[in-house]
Amino acid sequence: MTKRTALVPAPERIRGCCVATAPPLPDRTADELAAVYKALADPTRVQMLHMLKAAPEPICVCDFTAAFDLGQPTVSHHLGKLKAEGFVDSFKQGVWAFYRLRDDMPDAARSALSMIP
Amino acid sequence: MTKRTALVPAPERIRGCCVATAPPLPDRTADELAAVYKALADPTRVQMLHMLKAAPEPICVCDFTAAFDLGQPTVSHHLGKLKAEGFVDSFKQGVWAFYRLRDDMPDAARSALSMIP
DNA sequence: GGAACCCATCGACGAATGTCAATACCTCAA
DNA sequence: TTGAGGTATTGACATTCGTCGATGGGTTCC
Repeated sequence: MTKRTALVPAPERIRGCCVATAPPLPDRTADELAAVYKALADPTRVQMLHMLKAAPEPICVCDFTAAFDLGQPTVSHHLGKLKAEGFVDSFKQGVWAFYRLRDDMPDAARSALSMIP
Repeated sequence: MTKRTALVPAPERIRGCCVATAPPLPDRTADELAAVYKALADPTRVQMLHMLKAAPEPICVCDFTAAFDLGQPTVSHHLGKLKAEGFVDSFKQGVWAFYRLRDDMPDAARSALSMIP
């Protein structure tokens, strides 16, 4: 398979393929982008971010557990993933743990978040 | 657990939790958003869309197989996922199959795609 | 101190995902 | 018609993921 320069439109390329393609993204870039997307690839986490976007103040874990009909460990698991990807941070106040959107969110995370109503 | 209206800032909420949260997204909306993100939650598919964004013409499957050090069935599998989520469409020309970005891409897909260099 | 409560972590399990080998399908050329 | 080549599909397998029950660490209240 030899490479060809992409000078002719597709319809003319009857007998060949293997056009020259763009240089790939660095592996690290593609992996990081995919990781950000993966953090949002679950309806529960989409809902969590939706709640956080609308909330005027940090949200308690107990509110998430009340909202999602899921076990408390599962809720904690999802929040942990959002935190690991830089979407949220958390703090404790007495017995309660509160989560909020990070204001120094990574660019990729901020862009992805903007798609959620 | 009784709900409280969110009138006081977080620091004052020493003894309570359970703030009123935003109404959840419709399940269908959250599922669809998550599905779009899921389609991008793989480095190979991120690279594929990067190639397609840079390409001036449709890209042949054989170009993808050459670019990715993956088996041909695996490449076909990834392209199928991108197609199922509305990112790309394809056409055949003789023996070859070409893929291109859909110009009538769903809004969510278009937004997500804009994050890829 | 002790009980009650919230939350994070751990271990386990079923489901989904990425990958490959094998195969089927389709088109073109001889 | 037959063979060759590109692509899609199938089946299998290892890995990852979402979920839960059980447990442990902390904090508050009695």
